[in-house]
Amino acid sequence: MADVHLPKGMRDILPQQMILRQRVISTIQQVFLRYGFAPLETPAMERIETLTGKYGDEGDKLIFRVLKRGEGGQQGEVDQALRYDLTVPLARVIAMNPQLPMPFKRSQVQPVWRADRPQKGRFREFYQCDVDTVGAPVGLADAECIAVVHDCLLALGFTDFTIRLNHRRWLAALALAVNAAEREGELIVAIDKLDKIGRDGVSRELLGRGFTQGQIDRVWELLDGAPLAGSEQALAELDQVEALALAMGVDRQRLLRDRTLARGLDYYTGPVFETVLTDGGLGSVSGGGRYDGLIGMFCGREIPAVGVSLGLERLIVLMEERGMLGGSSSATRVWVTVFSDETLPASLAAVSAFRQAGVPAEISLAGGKLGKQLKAADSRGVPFAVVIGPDEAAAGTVKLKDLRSGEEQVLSLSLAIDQLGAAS
RNA sequence: GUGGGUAUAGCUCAGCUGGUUAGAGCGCCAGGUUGUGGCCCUGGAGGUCGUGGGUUCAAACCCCAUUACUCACCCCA
Repeated sequence: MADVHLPKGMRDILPQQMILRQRVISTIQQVFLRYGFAPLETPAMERIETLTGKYGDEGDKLIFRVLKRGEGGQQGEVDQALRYDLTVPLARVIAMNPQLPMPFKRSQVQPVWRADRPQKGRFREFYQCDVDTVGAPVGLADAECIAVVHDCLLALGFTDFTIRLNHRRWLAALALAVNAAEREGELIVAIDKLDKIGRDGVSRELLGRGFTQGQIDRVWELLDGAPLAGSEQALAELDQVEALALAMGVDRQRLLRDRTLARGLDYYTGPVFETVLTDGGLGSVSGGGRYDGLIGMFCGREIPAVGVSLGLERLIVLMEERGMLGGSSSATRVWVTVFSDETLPASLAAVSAFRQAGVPAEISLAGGKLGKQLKAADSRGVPFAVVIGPDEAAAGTVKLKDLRSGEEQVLSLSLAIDQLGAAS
């Protein structure tokens, strides 16, 4: 093998896989459009100061930095970085385009980069499918984020998933109530692991981090439902968002209030949500929340916003494992063989006619024996082949072969076009 | 950032306590079948055993280093 390598955590996506991938993206984008989230794209790179300080310490460390072009390479100076998510670039766009009508809804399906250690379902370059609503207060817009994720997963064929819902200010109140307001982050990180390491595990971790047994006991009381001072408004907002999401058609079974859901990113200020497959085991496939303070960091004017992101890579890994990516792995419907120089014009006429009729068609470029040509079509996943030998050319017909069943029929070109246009 | 695992043909891997020409399946090419793929049969091409050092009469195998990939932790989509 030639001594060439891909950068760590990055992959080529070959055509056969790309076909399936585009179907998934297209399904998601159709749902986005049904909700009125119009597409937006932003550059792969942002200026470094646009990204830093938005995600928290852990996040900042994972920002993929880019050496300053042309100079400073030796010293490792950076002034740009690959985007870490799609939310911060959106906030920048909003700040730079004050003329946009509010509320502003947009979708964005683009890769993001994180300088993480790769593992299963985790890559350094991966696509997020993001929707955000800017300029709308807590309520309908948050519920729409939940509903759109719900509908995307259903459209892709997932049924067993749970959208967990919590509120950042409830967690802040929790931290305050146990006299750990300045250690909210640590507290949150620990209790977020509840479903993974259990109560004992969380207690042990909190002890290890220097929390007292008294604080820990109080945390459990509050998580178990004891009244929490200062959390009334947050809870009312969650009630409202939950009710609206249900009214929008979200299945009650799939929406779960969870006081331990935290979300890692610093910029969240209100309701936060995350989706896990109940039979999954790949971490979350979607995450989001309200970030009322982020845009203000760019333009000085506080503009409320809420958004959610689907992790395309993880969805595809899971769909592959579960055989949910059906259908042909080729976009080409019919493979036109070339029998000989004499019949080449007839084959060319056929392939052109298919293409003009909107039927994706390829002509055998490499030639060779008929069997080899059929094999070429089959191995590419093309469902049909057309053979035009001397007999068919003389009669003005084509032989259409279903490569899956092996059935053949001789018919006119226009009938063949009708058949392929209609058949699925 | 922390801890494991792996690296041998295009792909997936086997290769015993070191032993002489390094194997299999799949794929590829050719033929069996000059108008038919998948199944079957026959033959063929294809490997500096990741890289660099060391030990040894002898290294794919042992030791050291290095690089790459990968899995898990942290965190995340």
